[in-house]
Amino acid sequence: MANVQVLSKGEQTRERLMDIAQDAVLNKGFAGTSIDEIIAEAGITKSGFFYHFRDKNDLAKAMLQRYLDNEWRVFEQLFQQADELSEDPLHSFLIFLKLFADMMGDLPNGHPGCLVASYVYQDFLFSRDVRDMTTEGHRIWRTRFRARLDRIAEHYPAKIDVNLDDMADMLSSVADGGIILSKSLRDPSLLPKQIMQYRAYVKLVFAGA
Amino acid sequence: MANVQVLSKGEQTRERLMDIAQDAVLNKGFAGTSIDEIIAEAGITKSGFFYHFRDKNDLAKAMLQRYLDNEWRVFEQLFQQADELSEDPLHSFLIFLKLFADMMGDLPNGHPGCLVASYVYQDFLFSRDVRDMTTEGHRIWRTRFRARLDRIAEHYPAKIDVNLDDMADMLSSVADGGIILSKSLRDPSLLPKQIMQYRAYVKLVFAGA
DNA sequence: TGTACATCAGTGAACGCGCGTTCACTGATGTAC
DNA sequence: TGTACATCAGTGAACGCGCGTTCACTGATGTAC
Repeated sequence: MANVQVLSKGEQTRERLMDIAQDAVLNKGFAGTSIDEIIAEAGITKSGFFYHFRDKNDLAKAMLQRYLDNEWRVFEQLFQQADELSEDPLHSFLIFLKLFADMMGDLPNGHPGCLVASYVYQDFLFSRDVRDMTTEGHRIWRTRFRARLDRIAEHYPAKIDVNLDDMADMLSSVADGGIILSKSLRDPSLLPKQIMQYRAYVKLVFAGA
Repeated sequence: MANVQVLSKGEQTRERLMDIAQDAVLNKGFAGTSIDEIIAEAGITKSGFFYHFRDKNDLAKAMLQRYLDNEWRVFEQLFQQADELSEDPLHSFLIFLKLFADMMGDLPNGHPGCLVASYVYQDFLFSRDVRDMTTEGHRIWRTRFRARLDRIAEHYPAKIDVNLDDMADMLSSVADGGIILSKSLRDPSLLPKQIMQYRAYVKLVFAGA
């Protein structure tokens, strides 16, 4: 509930164009996705497309911004949900990871792909500001997860010597890698399983066996 | 030593075309890489390119096969090196992971990218047999790593309940994710650090803190 | 309530360039006798 | 050792289609008075 935005006709079309484009980009790459096919599926003309986006790079930028905003919202919501279930920082983070894994496992056709990862593998196609956005996205996630790990480490001294930035990064790592694994082996369950491996690691480090 | 193959003139050109193409594909995607730019850098004509490859998809296939073969050779060599340093299955695997991390850290400009991961994010561009090759690649790595984990588990009962397939997959995961992280944040040291996180996890599971 | 004007959300036609692919041909090198 | 032929590793020119982008225009909706 909430979050049901009222969109004008133009905004609806714009969102729809990005939905179609994102799906295509995640399966064929950005250069492999033509404006022609996007508008064919959306049912408008090419000039209609250019009414919404200055050029193709502008579409790339808008899609990425939307993707990053959305990811942020999802994580915030899961963190909040976890915090409501436990006040202990470690337990809350473990709950968060379980919720995250479940959510990834519940996607009907498996995870469609991470737009950031996709962009990183073709970043020379984009203007500087778009490339900087993928960098910034990863930096934000590191900071966000690291803050959680710091709070945990205050109450549960780590059993081994470990760099918390690396540990924070590992969640991005395992998620990106898990998505690739799931897509490649066509098994949607692999992504949540990878997240649960990360969860097991966190638990071993702070709580032991 | 060894491995210095004698290549005919044609084979040399073919290898050079694939070198140039691979570098371009990892930065711009497959559809974003034109035959024109490859031959411009290689210094031959377009018909020369089609003497070596039936069509563009054939180039994609040859590149991927070469990449998979090469990865296999590298892992075999590292496993062999590790086995020479320790007979114990756990210690040998931990040594292998350290060697692997060091190797990834020693790449002069950081890891250029995993061709398999790149293909997975644009697999609709390729024919069925190429897509199957990425699937098979991941399956082979899982089997290879899983065999090592099985041998470890015989001597060192795991401290927690863990699925060894998932744990085997996690190395691919963390490597693919680490490469993306390194590329995105322009920090070549992140990839080896992620591999070392995985190593810490394996150690905790089988040897404890 | 009616009229004038502005903005929104597009249409339609045309552009030139770059793309992957084909085809007929060629000089250099290798092999058979 | 010389000649005939085959294979290797390409060249050069042309192809048609699809691509991203531009430009002048338009009907529907919103706003001011």
